[in-house]
Amino acid sequence: MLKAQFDHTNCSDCPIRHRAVCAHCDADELEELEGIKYYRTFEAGQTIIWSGDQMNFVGSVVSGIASLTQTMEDGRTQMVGLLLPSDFVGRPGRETAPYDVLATTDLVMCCFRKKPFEALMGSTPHIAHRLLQMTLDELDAAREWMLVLGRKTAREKIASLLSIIARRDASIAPKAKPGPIVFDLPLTREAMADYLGLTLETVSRQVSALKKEGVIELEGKRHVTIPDMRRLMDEAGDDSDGGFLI
Amino acid sequence: MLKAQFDHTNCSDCPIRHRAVCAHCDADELEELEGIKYYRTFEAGQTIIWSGDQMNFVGSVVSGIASLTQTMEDGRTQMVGLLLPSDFVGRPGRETAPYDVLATTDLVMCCFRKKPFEALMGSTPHIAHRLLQMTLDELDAAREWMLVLGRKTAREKIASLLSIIARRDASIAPKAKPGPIVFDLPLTREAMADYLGLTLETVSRQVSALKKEGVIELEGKRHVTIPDMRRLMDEAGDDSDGGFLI
DNA sequence: GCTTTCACTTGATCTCAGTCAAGGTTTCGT
DNA sequence: ACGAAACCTTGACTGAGATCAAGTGAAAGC
Repeated sequence: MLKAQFDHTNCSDCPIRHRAVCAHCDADELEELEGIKYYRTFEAGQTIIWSGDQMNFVGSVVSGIASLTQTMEDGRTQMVGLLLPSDFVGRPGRETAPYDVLATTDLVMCCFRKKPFEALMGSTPHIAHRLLQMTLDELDAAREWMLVLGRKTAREKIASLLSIIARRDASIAPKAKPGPIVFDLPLTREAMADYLGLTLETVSRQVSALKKEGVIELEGKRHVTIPDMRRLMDEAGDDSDGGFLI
Repeated sequence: MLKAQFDHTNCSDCPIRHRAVCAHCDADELEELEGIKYYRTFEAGQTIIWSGDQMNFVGSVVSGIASLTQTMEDGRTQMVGLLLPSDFVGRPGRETAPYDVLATTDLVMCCFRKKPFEALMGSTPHIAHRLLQMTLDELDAAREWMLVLGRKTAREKIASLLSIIARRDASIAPKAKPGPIVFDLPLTREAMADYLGLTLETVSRQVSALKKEGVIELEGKRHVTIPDMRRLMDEAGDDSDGGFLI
């Protein structure tokens, strides 16, 4: 029984198995998957798919970071989602991609051909169920971000973004733990600006300000140390127990 | 066979039946539902549930409009969703509400007790499937709105909102049809401001400007006529074929 | 009928972030 | 090692939208 040998909570073979497919998997599912699964790699800056294009796969991020971006005719762009390892890409039941998907860093994705995946989803209820949970998480994250975009100041926006990346990257709970947190910013100033609805100049200025005031420490341009997570979260204006999800 | 008598595409009895439960319903499902379903009515301005509260139901809007709102400690608020008739409220698998839900107008909701609904969802795959589709639609709408909040000017924001309400209210396709569209604004200037990430004064000024320039016509403060939908959509900066969903 | 309240409008002023511009640093290719 | 190209920083100025303030009009309460 493959079922018994498989550690569902720590499946590193393929994130989608762990997060969407494998939650309570059966041996025959796993076998069925073998035929429809494949890996793709992308270089930083590469476009994975353009908005409006036919999208014949779903998948999830194995390593690296991808972004979902919307662009207006005049070139204004807004990042609408950040895909970190284990995040899911694609919509069962949709023909075309609703936004551009870009590799922000070098990226490995684990993909499934869409038709067979949908068939598998139809025959194995817990996959649809798991996808529903993941989509609800994404929806919460998107709505949390609407508050950031609509009501926060530039400084609060930067603090919010750093806060999210720090928590996600360091895999810590929403409640602030004491002690410094260290990580590398996976985004350029321009990508940060696109995510935050700011210009890159404003991002640069606010990062510098946070650094000067000791809220963050910078080594080079990307290596960040957060001496006091509590303080960063105060700067972000988050509720004390806000459950960010992204 | 109830199945045969039931018109799935035009079920006005209860939107959730139509949109989530009833898509391919069976007689026994319908019977099972009777025991867990109930209606609730709210007055305009009433709070349906506070963020963080226990939420022991899911449901959908029958008539009226509800809003999902997030508030910061200092009182800044951002509306993160607008629930029009047939929209779904609640998250299977979540204990507490992630935002405030408010009745914007007088409201009737059709609710289901959460536990039995989840059980029903577990035993009838197409419900989970239907909910997934609806949640993906909501996610698209939320991300579309992130572009509005992050990158559009005040004037474009107003035009975008009017455009959404007009399309949704008049149930027309994304492609602009010629001929005037008439509807009543279901939101106060303040609610519009909260949705758009603006102040109510700015909303008022921009509405006046659009009126003065003939993009919209106003009778009183709420009754809106859009003589040329194409022109409004241009003001909103939408792509020609943008598929707004909200 | 008169006040009160609520929703909205309009004006004057201020400010935060955008724009334009110049210069610095790091990385990469040759 | 050198030059080019990204990427980032900083400064000066501008402007869209916020803030503060006053006033209008319609509906609700007494």
